[in-house]
Amino acid sequence: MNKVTAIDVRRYVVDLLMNGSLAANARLPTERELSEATGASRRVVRQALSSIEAEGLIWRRQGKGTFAGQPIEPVSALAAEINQTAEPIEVMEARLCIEPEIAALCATRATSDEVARMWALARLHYDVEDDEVTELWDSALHRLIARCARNRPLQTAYTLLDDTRASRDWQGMRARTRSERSLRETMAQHIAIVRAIEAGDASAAREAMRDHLLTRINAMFQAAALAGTTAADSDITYDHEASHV
Amino acid sequence: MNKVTAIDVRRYVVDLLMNGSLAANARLPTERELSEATGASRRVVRQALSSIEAEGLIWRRQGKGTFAGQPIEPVSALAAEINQTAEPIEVMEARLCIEPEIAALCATRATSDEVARMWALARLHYDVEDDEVTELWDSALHRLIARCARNRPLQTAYTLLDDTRASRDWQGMRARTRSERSLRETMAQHIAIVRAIEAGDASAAREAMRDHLLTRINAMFQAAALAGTTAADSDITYDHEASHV
DNA sequence: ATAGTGAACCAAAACATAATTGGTTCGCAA
DNA sequence: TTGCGAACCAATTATGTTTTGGTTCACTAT
Repeated sequence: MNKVTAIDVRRYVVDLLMNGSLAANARLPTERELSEATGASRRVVRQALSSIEAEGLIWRRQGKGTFAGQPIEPVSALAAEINQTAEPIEVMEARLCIEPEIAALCATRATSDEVARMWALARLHYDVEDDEVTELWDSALHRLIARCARNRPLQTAYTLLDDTRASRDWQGMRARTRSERSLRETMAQHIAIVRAIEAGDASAAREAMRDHLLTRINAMFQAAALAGTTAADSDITYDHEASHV
Repeated sequence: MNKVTAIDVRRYVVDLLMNGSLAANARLPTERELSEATGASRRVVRQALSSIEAEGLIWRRQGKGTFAGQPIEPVSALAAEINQTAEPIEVMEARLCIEPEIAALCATRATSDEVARMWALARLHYDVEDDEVTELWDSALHRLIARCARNRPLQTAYTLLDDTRASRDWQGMRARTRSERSLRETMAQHIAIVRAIEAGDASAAREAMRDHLLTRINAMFQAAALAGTTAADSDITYDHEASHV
């Protein structure tokens, strides 16, 4: 009688994963089911699952089950929930409220090392062919600035907003708002922001970030108007109470 | 036999609210209990509750109950996680970044009905003996303002911060920061905020909220210094870059 | 002795069911 | 017509049971 080893069970489970019959985040059979299906003892099954979990292919939770892929963190889960109900323009408005203050805090707290990293991100040439990559670097810079504000609640709040732009119809929106001119403008504004942060000028950093976001918002407005989504108000520009200045 | 009118029930419930005799989670008796306690029919009780709800003093939810103050968004799971790592002073700093902008948005979007509710909350006499009740009404007003900003991501972000003050060592902190003078000052500032919102003056609302939060933060600083937690810098006041103005 | 096995047990999560609570409707009576 | 009580509805909570991963332990084959 041949014993069923952990290697065998491992192959069995990995086959399940690779067959494509299991989507991401799908439930795998329970340990007891796997034990019966493969003929291995539950101990052996757990050994095999542990090794697969260590590789990052699955994750397990007591009382819940075993799942393919990686668990979702609560922050992104909440972000996904917001996605369903929040309009892109709402998210941008929220960023316009939070990010200038984040930049101001960042200006007073960023270390020279962190500023160097910001320069590296801001000075990247944006003439990349892929739009995704462009957005990636943009997002990275904003995240770095948020981290340097050294305020965890604020950073969490920003993460919430940043996650939302990675999904849904943001892609199409972005594609329409991108042009050679706007790319150069974005880069110039990024440089202005980092320069203010490097100088430790909170007020200038706040204003630079506001300018940057206002530019993006107006681009989105015009893109939305072009797409006819809200064709009625095509020449509207978002000023968000200029009384602020 | 004298009939019990809605006015009577109304007085009965408002007394409950002001007495500070309400439960920790600020849950009010059920409609059936109120009906039995006051001798009024359930219909009359509902009339009274509806009027109080319209003022913003309570909120009701089917299957859940009737509660004092204003409802909170259910993001408690994530908020609990933030609680573990966030320092009170960090949270206040974050509020100082977000809430003035929320107040500004609110000033441009609040309906007259909502403003009426704000007045009801702001004009409450804060000379209640119980500290919990005071904090309850304060929190309710801030939540109502956040809701009237009509920006769900921002509201979620605020809820994140607001939930934290219900736990941990906030209680002791609050108790030390409360005094007769500070209570009156808080009430005056609340009134100033609502007045600016009613006038639709975004800039004034923003500044009024900033003043209010700065007062609270400084009170916390001094309380912390008195408690000897950070005795070193006892006469520090938090100015958060006056360059903003 | 050592490693493996199966069973039992534990704790967390899900699931199912009953009870509670605000919201609504309807018959009845003053 | 108006108001009351009762019943009913729907959302939510409370409670108990089942499932599931995590753990322990006596026992056995090697």
